[in-house]
Amino acid sequence: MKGEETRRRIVESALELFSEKSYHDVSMEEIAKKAGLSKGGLFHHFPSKYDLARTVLFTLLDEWLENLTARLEGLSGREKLETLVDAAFELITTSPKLSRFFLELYEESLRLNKTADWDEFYGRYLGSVSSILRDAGARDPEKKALLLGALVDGLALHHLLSGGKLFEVEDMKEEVLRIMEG
Amino acid sequence: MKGEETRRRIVESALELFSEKSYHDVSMEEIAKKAGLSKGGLFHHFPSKYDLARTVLFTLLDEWLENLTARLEGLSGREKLETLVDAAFELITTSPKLSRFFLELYEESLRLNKTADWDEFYGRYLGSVSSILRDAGARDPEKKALLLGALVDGLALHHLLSGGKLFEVEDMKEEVLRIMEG
Amino acid sequence: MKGEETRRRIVESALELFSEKSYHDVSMEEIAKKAGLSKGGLFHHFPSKYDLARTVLFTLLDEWLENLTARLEGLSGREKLETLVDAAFELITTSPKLSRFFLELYEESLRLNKTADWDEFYGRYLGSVSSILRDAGARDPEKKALLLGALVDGLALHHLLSGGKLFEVEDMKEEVLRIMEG
Amino acid sequence: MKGEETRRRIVESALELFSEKSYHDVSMEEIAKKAGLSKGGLFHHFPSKYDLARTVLFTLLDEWLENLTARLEGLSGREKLETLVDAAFELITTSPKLSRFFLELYEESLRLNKTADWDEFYGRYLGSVSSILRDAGARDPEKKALLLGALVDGLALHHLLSGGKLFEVEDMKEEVLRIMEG
DNA sequence: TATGAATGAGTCTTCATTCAT
DNA sequence: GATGAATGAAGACTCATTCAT
Repeated sequence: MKGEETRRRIVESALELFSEKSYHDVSMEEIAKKAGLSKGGLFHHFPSKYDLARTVLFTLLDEWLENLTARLEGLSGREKLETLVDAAFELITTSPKLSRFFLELYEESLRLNKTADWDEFYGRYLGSVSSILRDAGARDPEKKALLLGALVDGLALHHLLSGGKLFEVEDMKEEVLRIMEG
Repeated sequence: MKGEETRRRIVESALELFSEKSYHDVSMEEIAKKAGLSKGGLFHHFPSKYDLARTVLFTLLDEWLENLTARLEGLSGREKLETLVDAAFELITTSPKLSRFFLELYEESLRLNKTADWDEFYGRYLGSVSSILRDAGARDPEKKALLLGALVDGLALHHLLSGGKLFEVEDMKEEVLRIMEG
Repeated sequence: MKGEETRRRIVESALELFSEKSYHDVSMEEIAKKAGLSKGGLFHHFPSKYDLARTVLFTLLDEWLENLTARLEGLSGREKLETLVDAAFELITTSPKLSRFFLELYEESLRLNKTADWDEFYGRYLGSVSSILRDAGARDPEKKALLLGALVDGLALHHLLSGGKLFEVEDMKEEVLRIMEG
Repeated sequence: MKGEETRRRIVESALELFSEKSYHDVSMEEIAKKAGLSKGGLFHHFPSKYDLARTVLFTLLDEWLENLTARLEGLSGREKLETLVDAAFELITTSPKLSRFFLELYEESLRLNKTADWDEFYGRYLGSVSSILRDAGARDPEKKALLLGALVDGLALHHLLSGGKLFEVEDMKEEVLRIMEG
């Protein structure tokens, strides 16, 4: 499986680059070079830049969801909720550049009329998260899951735009936790 | 003031274009043509595309804020809150393409390291909105104002990405109202 | 002869593709997929795209010539002439996209300095056609054969370029018949 | 009129290149360099390669038609006919690479579905040439004009493909003259 | 025979921006 | 204030072909 290995290397290299610079500031040439193959070879594995970026992002999100599930094992309802909110905020705060990448890919999928790409992930996310919220005894867990997603993305955005000066992450986390419990 | 008039025409034309197509899919050439002047002339009025787009967006946001203030005149606390949430959702739902434009400009300011551009507007927004929330008797009005901003942007984003299938706007509005009151 | 069978399948698939789209718009990848083998396998049977396309075309032309010969069996001189002209026009009118393919391959052989590829077919064509013309009592049958070839190609070209609006095929056929008889 | 001058220079340079090499072997980069401006500048004047090439070709054809008209001044019917056929053959024989360029552009317009581009020229050509033929007393001048066009293109093609070995130009010219008179 | 990963050279095109007039 | 010619840097993508397996 030479191909699988190369593919992995490409996705990794792309992720590194996308966490450093804007989507539009990363070229396929650059990714190819970093992954140690030719531009043509890169396109052999991914038919388009958007396609590659989408793979990168969804790989990340899937890992996040998996990781979250693992962390919840054996926790109480209340603890589950805290862990969920923690994990959501980690997504924002660990690498600010990465949330930018999220945003950029959102936009790119809008631009290319590929919003359908998100349906499947949304389904998975809502399934997992609303079940966590249900376990934690939250009212209207589906709506809460939606709210959490929107809040996290919105907060990430404003966090980025204000250079982190707009709010204290810990403060906000508490606030969000309160909303989720509500 | 011939210049003022031309400027206005440019901003208007740009707004129309930006509500139709993606930021990156609108060229300065196109804007110039629509505004009825040459590319050179356009750059005479706005030093860069980003600068023009920012003007467009902030003009819009300022109008929104002004309009909101006017609508609040003479209302009770509770009514003020409802009006605020209504107005926030109008921003999302009136023109979906426009929220895309917001998102794109957010991103562009990140790319160009111009995030400071938002400070002034944030200040004005937080001032106005938190005072509304305070009047309405909300606990922790500053934090609430932040949350509202994030929620609205996040919801707009997910609304766009799901093609409106993710949630019922009215449902969400109620939920948000509840949070603001909380 | 597994190989022969595969070869045939390739040529058939390529022909189908070349009658749908321009030579340059058909990729070896596409042909391979349609023929049900890999790109590498395709190149195993044909050393180059041009080589494959040439095979496709000459197969077609050979079939045409063979078919023509068969149709002439037992006809009078005058009938032979009519059949010849008919057959020539069939080549143009049956599939317009196909005459485009002719043209494209002509050009490609010029580009690759492979014009010698045509010598053999020309020889065969001129031999067959001029003998038909001679039987039909035409003056200067060799020159007539040349003229017929040129006319057919030229008419095919203009037919294509005008979308068939330039002339009535039947009208032209009569005119050409008159020339051949002249 | 700096622009007009540049445009002329571009068309000239492109013509030189297109008479040396195949359409696909000439790059816009190359044309720009030869014309002494940047690639961007080139695209400022011609929105696409095809567009430029079309301009080059039609400029040439228009000049040919104009030149022909001038040469016919004061000639007798028979002389007009001879001059017409001469001029047509000159188009083929003067620069073989040029007729290749014709062919290539024909093909490109087919590929890009731009065949309508030829309508106007066809109209002009048929008008001029059929009136010459009418003056010369030819039967069915419109059909003859069509035939002449097809013959010239077809002969050019075969001339190219055979490297000039297929026929003697002068011989063919006589033959064509005879057809036109017929 | 066949696979498919990899190459590498090449292409058109886009566009914000500058500047001489 | 305005024009439009010109720049230059970039960028995604294509594809015939080769080759190790």
